[in-house]
Amino acid sequence: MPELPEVEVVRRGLVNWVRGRTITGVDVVDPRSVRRHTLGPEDFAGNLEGAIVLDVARRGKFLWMPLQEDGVSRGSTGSGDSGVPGVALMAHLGMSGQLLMQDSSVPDEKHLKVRLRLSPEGAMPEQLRFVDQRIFGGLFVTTLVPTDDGGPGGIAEDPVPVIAEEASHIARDPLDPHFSFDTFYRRLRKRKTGLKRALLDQGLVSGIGNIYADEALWRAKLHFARPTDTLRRSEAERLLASARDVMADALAAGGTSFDSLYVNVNGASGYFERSLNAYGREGEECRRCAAAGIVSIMRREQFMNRSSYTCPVCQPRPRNGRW
DNA sequence: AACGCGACCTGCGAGC
DNA sequence: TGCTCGCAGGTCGCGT
Repeated sequence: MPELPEVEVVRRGLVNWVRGRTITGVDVVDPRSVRRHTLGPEDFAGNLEGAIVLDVARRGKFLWMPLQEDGVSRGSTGSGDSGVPGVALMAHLGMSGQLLMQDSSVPDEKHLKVRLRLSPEGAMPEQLRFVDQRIFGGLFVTTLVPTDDGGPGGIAEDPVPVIAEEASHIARDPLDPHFSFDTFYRRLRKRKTGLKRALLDQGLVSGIGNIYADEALWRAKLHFARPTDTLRRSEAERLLASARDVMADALAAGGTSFDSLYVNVNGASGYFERSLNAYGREGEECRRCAAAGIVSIMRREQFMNRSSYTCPVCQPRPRNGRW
């Protein structure tokens, strides 16, 4: 469910609660949530117990916490005194994952999957809980590998030149100061596919999911099926600026949520839903057309086995590769 | 190499 | 009331 703004809201919330704290205990309540940890739940827990959380980093929709294990100086720099690669606790929220800071006194959530106990206790919540209804997300321990382009990026300050291995194939996101439009546009033009499929390809540009893809296309007045190899540079610039604007606005509003499924680390929902212009607006008037005195009804169509929302007037379907 | 589809999961509301 | 169907914010691996 969460896209870049929602994941970044979680990262920012998390970092103040976990940085510098020690993981003293791990409960894997449902092993399916650590299935990407191939050595199993016991190995997962064994890698975390005793480790100190150094930071919370993000690339696209992937989050990870570099760790200092057993007093060995390794983690955020990628190689410590021992020369051993750094390790990190990786998290992906999938469609329904939540990372919640909770006191021990709070009853277990219905879909609680993994519990981490943190010290020191006292003023701060004692537990970091991973809650996930659909189990598309998960946690696993991975290694940090060098990158040649300035580290995880995201909107995190002070990037370090390492990245969690499973996030190394993920491109930078449009809000990342190191994002390269030229690289994006060159790769986009080589694709033989529809524009929305390209926007959702995390290896081309990251952080954009089904909601913000539709919002960015609407703002840029482009259709989701527009062939990528016909896109003019000015159109691609308009599209990227739209994606950047809509995600920055959503981030400032605390993210988008339709229900309690998406919440920040304190369990609160964001307020961006009311600002959506395309997603979920089937049967309603296009706001831009209405402002121009035109009545146009937003439509919903299937594309890539998911819903896409467009205005039939200002986002016409391409014909013969053009529009 | 890159595209496109199915698989991975649970829960909710609509319709019968 | 209870069943089935369609739908939901994502990613990965496989066949082509």
